This record gives sequence, C-alpha cells and structure tokens, in this order.
Amino acid sequence: MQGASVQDIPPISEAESVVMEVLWEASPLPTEDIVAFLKDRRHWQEPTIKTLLNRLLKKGAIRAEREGRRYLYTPILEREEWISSESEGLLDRLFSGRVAPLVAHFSKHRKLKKKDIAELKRLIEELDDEH
Amino acid sequence: MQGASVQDIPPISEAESVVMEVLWEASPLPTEDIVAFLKDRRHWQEPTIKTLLNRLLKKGAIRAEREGRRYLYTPILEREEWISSESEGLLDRLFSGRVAPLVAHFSKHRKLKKKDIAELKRLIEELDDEH
DNA sequence: CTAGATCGATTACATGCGTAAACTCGCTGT
DNA sequence: ACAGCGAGTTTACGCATGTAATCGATCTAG
Repeated sequence: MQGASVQDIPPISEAESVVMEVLWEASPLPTEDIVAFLKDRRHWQEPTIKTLLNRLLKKGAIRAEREGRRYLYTPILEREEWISSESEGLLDRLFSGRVAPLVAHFSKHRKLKKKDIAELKRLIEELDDEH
Repeated sequence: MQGASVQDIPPISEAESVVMEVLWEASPLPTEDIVAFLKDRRHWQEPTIKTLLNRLLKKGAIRAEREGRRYLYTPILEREEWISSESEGLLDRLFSGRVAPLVAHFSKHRKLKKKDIAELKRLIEELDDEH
C-alpha cells in the first residue's frame, strides 16, 4: 500500500470549490485576503469562509503554514486535477466516459457556439497531424 | 406567471437518477419491475427504492398512475433534458459554459480515445457542411 | 371471515453541506 | 497589568441525501 496521494482527497463541495478557485489564482494567502477576494463574488460572512477553509484542510485539499498569528493557505489539490475528476465523473455518469458523445449531444441541441466549432476544428486538426 | 414546467424540477440526486435511468429505458413500470431491474446494479433494499420513487414524485420528475393495488411510474423529466442541464451545469462551473475548452482539457491530458477523435472529426465536418 | 402476504405511506437516522454564531486565547496598546 | 481586538476553534442548525425499517391498509387464500 502506498501513501495517500491527491486522488484520495474526498470530493470537495461547490462552496468549497469557490474558495479553492481563489487559492488557485494566488497562494499562499491568509484568511483575510481570501475573505476580501470573495466579498463581492459571494455574500458570505467571514465565519463561513473560515468553516470552508477548515473543511478543506480536513479533506487535505489545502495546506496551512503558520505565519505569526495567522495561517497562510496553499492548495494541495491542483486545479487541473480537480477539473479532470469532476469532468470525468460527469462523462462517466452520462456519456459512457467518452467525450465525443457529449459533444454530439451539444451539437444536436445546437448548443455549440461558433467559437466552439472553430476551436474544435483546430483541435482536431492538431490531433490529426500529431499523427 | 406561467405554470410550472420541466425546468422547475428541482435537481435530482445521484441515487434518484439511477431510478430515472430505469424508467427512461422502459415505462410505465410498477415498483416491482424497477426493483427487479435494479437488483443487480445496486444492492438496494426494496424500501430504499420506494423512498427514491417518492422523492422523485415529490420533485415532479415522475408521475404515478394507479393500476389496481399498485402504481405505474412514468418519467416526466426527459433524459435529454436532464443530461443537458447536468452537462451545462458542469460546463458553466468549469469551462465558462463552453464545450471546446472541455475538449481541449481532455486533449491536453490525452484522455481522448481514438474513437473520440474519429467521432469528433465527423461531427465537425457535418457541422461545417451544414453551412 | 380471518390471517398472512403485498403495497404504499410514514418515520428514522447518520452524514454532508451551506451558512453562520459563539467561544477562546494570545498580542497590543494604555 | 488589563481590556479589547483579531485569528483560529468549536458548536449550531436546517435541509438534502443515502439507506432503510416500520406501520397501515388491502387483497387473497384457506
């Protein structure tokens, strides 16, 4: 048995992920700054944010290092990894784990923006060349 | 104010969606059949399934019509609609609401299967022709 | 007609989540 | 030395969810 790794981090909730987004943009940060960042996006009271930080700590998604009277928080879970697991979760549940059926679904319901189509085209070409 | 429509159905949970999947495959169905269908996929006790059916009823995601002693259940919420709202939720939260960035993410992490690439290519071509 | 089998309806109960207040303890200024 | 502030810690609380057991009414077989 190997030691725990990032994948053993329990699912982080919606509200928690909002806090993670802040830390992914900049870290390490003290509670104060996090609160400041969030003041406009969400009307959360400071205690709420503290609770979320503690839950994230307990889950192992972030790390805290003391700096004088307070703590500085840093993500352990990486954004890309989180995005991957969230997306794969959805794909697995709804599209047999594959990307194409999702795109097909969106296409069918005309939810693809011009921009999407152009970008997809580029992506595919790249992948194609790439051999 | 117009009458409630499908979009007013509250979010259905993971477990509830498993029951929905059964009804989307075939309906109307009595509890008994649903239980039978689910016996292998999940090791749920019968009362559990009944609870889920009741919650789905309360949420307005399914409808029940009496047939003698029992009820036959039918989905009100459609699968395609549910899939759309689930997927859009994820896209909004993680990819600014657009599909291409999601595909890019998967591409970057080499999570696209050969099959996906081929299928995506076809899709794009279709969309392109389509004008 | 009465008891057991069936269904649905009601109640249960732990855990997670969103949201926050209350408490505590050490620093800091007077 | 003492009061207040500022930061973290503990407790709270209602609702959703996963997972069931129990209750109650009804049909059916003897």
